[in-house]
Amino acid sequence: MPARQPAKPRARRNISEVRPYHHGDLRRVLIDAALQLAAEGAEISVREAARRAAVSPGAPFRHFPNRDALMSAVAEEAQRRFRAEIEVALDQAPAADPFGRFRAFGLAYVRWARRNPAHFEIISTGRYFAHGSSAELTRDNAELIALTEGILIEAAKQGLLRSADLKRIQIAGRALVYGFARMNLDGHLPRWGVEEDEIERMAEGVIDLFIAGIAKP
Amino acid sequence: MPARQPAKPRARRNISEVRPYHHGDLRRVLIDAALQLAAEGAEISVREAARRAAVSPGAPFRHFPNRDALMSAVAEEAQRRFRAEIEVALDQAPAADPFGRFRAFGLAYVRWARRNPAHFEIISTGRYFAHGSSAELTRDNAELIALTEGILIEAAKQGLLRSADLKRIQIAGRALVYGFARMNLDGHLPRWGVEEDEIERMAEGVIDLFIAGIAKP
DNA sequence: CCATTATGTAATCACCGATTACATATGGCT
DNA sequence: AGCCATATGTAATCGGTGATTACATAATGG
Repeated sequence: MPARQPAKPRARRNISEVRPYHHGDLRRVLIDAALQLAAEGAEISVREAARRAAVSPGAPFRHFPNRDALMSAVAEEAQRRFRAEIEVALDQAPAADPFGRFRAFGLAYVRWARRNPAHFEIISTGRYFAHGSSAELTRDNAELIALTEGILIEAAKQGLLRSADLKRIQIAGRALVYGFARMNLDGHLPRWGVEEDEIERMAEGVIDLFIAGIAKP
Repeated sequence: MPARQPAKPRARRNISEVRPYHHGDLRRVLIDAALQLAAEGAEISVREAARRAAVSPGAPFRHFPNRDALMSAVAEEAQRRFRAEIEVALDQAPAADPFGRFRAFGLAYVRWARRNPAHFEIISTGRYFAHGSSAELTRDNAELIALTEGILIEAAKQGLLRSADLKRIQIAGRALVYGFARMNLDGHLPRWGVEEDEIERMAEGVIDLFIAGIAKP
């Protein structure tokens, strides 16, 4: 028999500050521990995350119903960081120069993936948690895609494109960038893929090649 | 007390047929079970493979030093099947038509990946076993890459290319095809990615767009 | 001031990869 | 013909993992 609260008379503290009970926002600490775990190349295990948070093995399950939920939260955080960096890069290219923006987008994309391989893997693969399990992740990703769409629309508006099939160009562009990023992580660039500079230059080359391919001659 | 069977004539059997001891080539049965497991979308576990082979949990370790070795063998088998199908497709395009060959290659690549997502994942990711742990896998993959290189060289020889930077074109082409194949598996084509036909048409469109982009006008 | 609820602990379970000691079948060797 | 080294499989066991449950305690708010 629940004594229903008539209201919240007490001024609730600032919402943005989640209140610590025992540990002090164990949820966040677990997510950070998991991200660090991934960054170190280790498997993410709930137990290890708990261990690093100096908490019992069962404690995390007070904050996440199961491992997948933790992974989803981890993916959301990684996606947040990823998007932030992409947007910074995009802001440095003028909106009136769609090819420049696409270039900036592709380079930032590849660079982040290369520098945060494990996190990129978690974000992009949908293999670490049930697909569509996180609405935030889905929305974030959709916005990122819409962003590339906007770039292409602007290019079309300016009459820069050889073809009018925007969807096709968009898919091709995403496939190119995504594929190049993944080739790095998946070890498909065995010989020369060691030098950071070489990767960067090749990324530029590949993106420029693509732009030249879709640009009106 | 088991009655010994005097059978087995002295002559050593055909070498190509591995000799069954107790089970009858448990090694192969385990690999097949693992492949099937993956195809069903389940995790590959040594125990489950053993279970399906109706053998004790420790038995597989007589044939593979550890789980990774089994995974490597599984990857080798999957790669064999993959390559076989690619080569069939390539054989149906005349060697004198490099663009047609690239198109056939890309389509066969994407189609196989889509139809055998788990196996493609195992092959291409290098996340399921130590990278470079299988010389055969490495060699096979290198040959596949050399194949695409040959196609481009032929195109250049015929003066079909706009740019002379073959390496750049090759990387871009591989990134495009690999990226598109992975986008399918990784759930990056949420809306329209359900219809097999639509995927196929989009694959053709993307590949043709790429070809048009690198072809001399 | 105290009941409710949020949070954490301890104990336990089933499953997994892996190792070890032991049992048995196989086929080469003499 | 027979023996035996070895290839193969089993049983028992270990530590690690995700997950559930019963229980303990801290914090909140009426």
